[in-house]
Amino acid sequence: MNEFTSLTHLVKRIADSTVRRLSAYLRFLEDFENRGLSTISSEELAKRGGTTSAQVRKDLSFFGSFGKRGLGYSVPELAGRLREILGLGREWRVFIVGAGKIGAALAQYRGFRQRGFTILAAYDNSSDKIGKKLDGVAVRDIEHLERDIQREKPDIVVLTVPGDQAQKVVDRVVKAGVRAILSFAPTQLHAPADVAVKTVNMAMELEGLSFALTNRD
Amino acid sequence: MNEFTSLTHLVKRIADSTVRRLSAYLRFLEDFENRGLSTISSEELAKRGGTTSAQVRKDLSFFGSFGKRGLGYSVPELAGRLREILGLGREWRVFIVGAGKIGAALAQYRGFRQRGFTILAAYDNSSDKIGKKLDGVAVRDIEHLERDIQREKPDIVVLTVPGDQAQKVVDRVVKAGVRAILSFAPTQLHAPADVAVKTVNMAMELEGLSFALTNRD
DNA sequence: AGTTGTGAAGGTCTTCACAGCG
DNA sequence: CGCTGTGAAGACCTTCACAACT
Repeated sequence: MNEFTSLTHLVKRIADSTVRRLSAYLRFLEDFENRGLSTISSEELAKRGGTTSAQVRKDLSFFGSFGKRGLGYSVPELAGRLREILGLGREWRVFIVGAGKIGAALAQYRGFRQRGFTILAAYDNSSDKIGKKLDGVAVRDIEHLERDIQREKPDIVVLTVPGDQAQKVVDRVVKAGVRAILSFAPTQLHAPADVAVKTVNMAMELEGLSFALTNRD
Repeated sequence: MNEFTSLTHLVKRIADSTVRRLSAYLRFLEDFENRGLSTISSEELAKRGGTTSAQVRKDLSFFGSFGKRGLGYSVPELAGRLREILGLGREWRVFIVGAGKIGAALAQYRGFRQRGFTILAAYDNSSDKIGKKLDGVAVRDIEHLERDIQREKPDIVVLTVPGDQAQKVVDRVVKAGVRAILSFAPTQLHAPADVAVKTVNMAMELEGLSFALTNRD
């Protein structure tokens, strides 16, 4: 694989864990960029990311050869490559469905905008919330969800509705054409294979800690 | 391995993915319990959890033999076993550090109490917030964090401070004796090996979706 | 000399497939 | 007969170790 390899037909399926690490590397590189440093070795990236230098080089090798032997990686170049690989060179349009506390917390989250994720609108079924604003984001009637998806073509739907309504909303937005969902509902969601679904499940994380605390040697 | 196997000296290290699935199985079993169903097969559990029946049986087999051949699993019995395995048979004491929007969303999250996680207090460094309540949870001065950890012995600290303060807080609470942390900061945290750290990183999840949307066939 | 890029080895997790038991 | 429990096989991911290059 060389530097001209197109990202649009990857030879190998890329592991989720690899993508998560690339995301982490990018964050460190941006730190380095801000501090004006110009090169970095796989060893330094590894130390920050809690992994090994071999892992860093392997992760990057799936996408090309970005380093210089004996020197390391150019910080701005590698950051640029990672942004390109992760698809961060464009705007991603986001709808938030569910204007409760978590929806509100996300609406004001600066990380979205910083990375090119634009929140177009939020949706709710409560008349108390419809028509109001959530940190500058308009809350609309969930009745109009399908219509608005067709009109405004969001790329990603962030789901912050109660668990018992989550699957219903997934079915609706998938039918309307959405192909990526980030859910905060504590339920297993089912969607067609061509829809990317990520779930952040607080209950599961807490139980993971409970397990870890319980099963110590 | 038989039903008397002690959970306190597991033969094998249990994979994180296994623990996450156990957590999911428990949720389905509670659903089944509420509907009054008495037995369930590995196949049914698998369908709900988006996995395979072999995976379900393998996951459970690390902890014992809970099923009846030809029949399946007793719903209440298996639910009880999973609660025991996950360490949910007791109260877990939680401090929230960071009383911003995410901290507030967590303070009101019902899932905590339902599973035996009791939020004792929240901490912040802003005088606007100290002394106020966050959905019934008192907000205290972060100055008193170490003193209060020693007094009230929380099992888990939930971290919802800005990224640039997260590592500092980790160092403080670890030094004060905390052995489990759930962080919402978008940074890599470093802690000793005997401290369980889970990180929920929104930025990473979004970038995972961006990658998935970008690298389709 | 120093660091990358990568086949090969090693380790972990998932799936298979069937013996064993109810 | 049906479904579990589990070794063995297979797939996947990480680590090793070194040739290749600057």
